Amino acid sequence: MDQEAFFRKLVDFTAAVHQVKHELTKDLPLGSVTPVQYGILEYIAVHQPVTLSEISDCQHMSMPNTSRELKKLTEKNLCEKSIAAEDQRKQYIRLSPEGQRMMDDIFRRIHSRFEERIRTVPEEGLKAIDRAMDVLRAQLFDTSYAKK
Amino acid sequence: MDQEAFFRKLVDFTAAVHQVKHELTKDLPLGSVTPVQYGILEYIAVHQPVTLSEISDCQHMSMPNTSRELKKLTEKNLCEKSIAAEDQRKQYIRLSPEGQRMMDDIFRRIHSRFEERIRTVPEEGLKAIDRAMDVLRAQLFDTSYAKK
DNA sequence: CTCTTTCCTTATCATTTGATAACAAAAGGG
DNA sequence: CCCTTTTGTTATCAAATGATAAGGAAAGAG
Repeated sequence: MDQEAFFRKLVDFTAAVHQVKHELTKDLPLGSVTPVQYGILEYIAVHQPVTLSEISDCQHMSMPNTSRELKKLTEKNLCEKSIAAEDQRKQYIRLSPEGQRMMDDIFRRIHSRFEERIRTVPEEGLKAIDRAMDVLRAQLFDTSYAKK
Repeated sequence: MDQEAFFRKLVDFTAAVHQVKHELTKDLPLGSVTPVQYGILEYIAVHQPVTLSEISDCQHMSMPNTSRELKKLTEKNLCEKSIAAEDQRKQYIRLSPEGQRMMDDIFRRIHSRFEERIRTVPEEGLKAIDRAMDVLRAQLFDTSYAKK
């Protein structure tokens, strides 16, 4: 297999994924939530409860900046902090009821755009996509790779 | 097929792609080039020659901001503008020799990290990955979809 | 030859974001 | 009981980014 072409294909592929993700998530009703803050909310929504350090690691932001943005989100009543019982330094962060409603709504919108996108794909094709994602997750986009 | 689970899987998948892309592209020698500027350079590198409007569309930035950032890149001697012969309003934008060297170097680094990543994958697996990318490109991440 | 549209520019402003220093409190290890 | 590490905070600053107004010059349409 031609290494060069294969690499090029990967570059194209990731660009396409990024592009489609953008189409699925643009113009969402974010209110006063900034892009970085939305990224945090999405991360919390999927992984809650999370700690501040986890957000910091996974969103690639420094602790001070993470703390600041999270404070803003808390002030907007979109998420809540609670001190961990077993380690008083840690905080478990979750969406507030309001934050949960917001993210539920947003995910519904994204989901609906996604369905629009795959509407014409037959059941057979969906299965193929499913398998393809499995293959790539296992071989190429294994995020447990080289976790230092 | 369970719609809900399928959608969730897509969300996970795009997050993983994003994560791996980050790992492959972090800590590159960008010098004085900002993230947004790097995005532009990468786009030019892959698609050159391009016009300002194309960059604006594909990088999702306004024309004024694109113009500003491109001016900075030109001042850094990383890209060049030349007026199109057939339409004097348009500019064809390319990497300068220096910009080309920079991007070649960067792509080499990314490529090398990528090879490190797939080092242990057998030929058979690479072919499977290749096919999987084809499937997803065709069915799911078809960027020609709904071009307004 | 006008009028409109396309493509691009310059200027300006507020906001967001990233980086750093300095600090504090809990946990863990000897 | 120290000492170090982990976890998080506050404050501050500069830079990057996004948004908008205003304009100019070429192309295209009538």
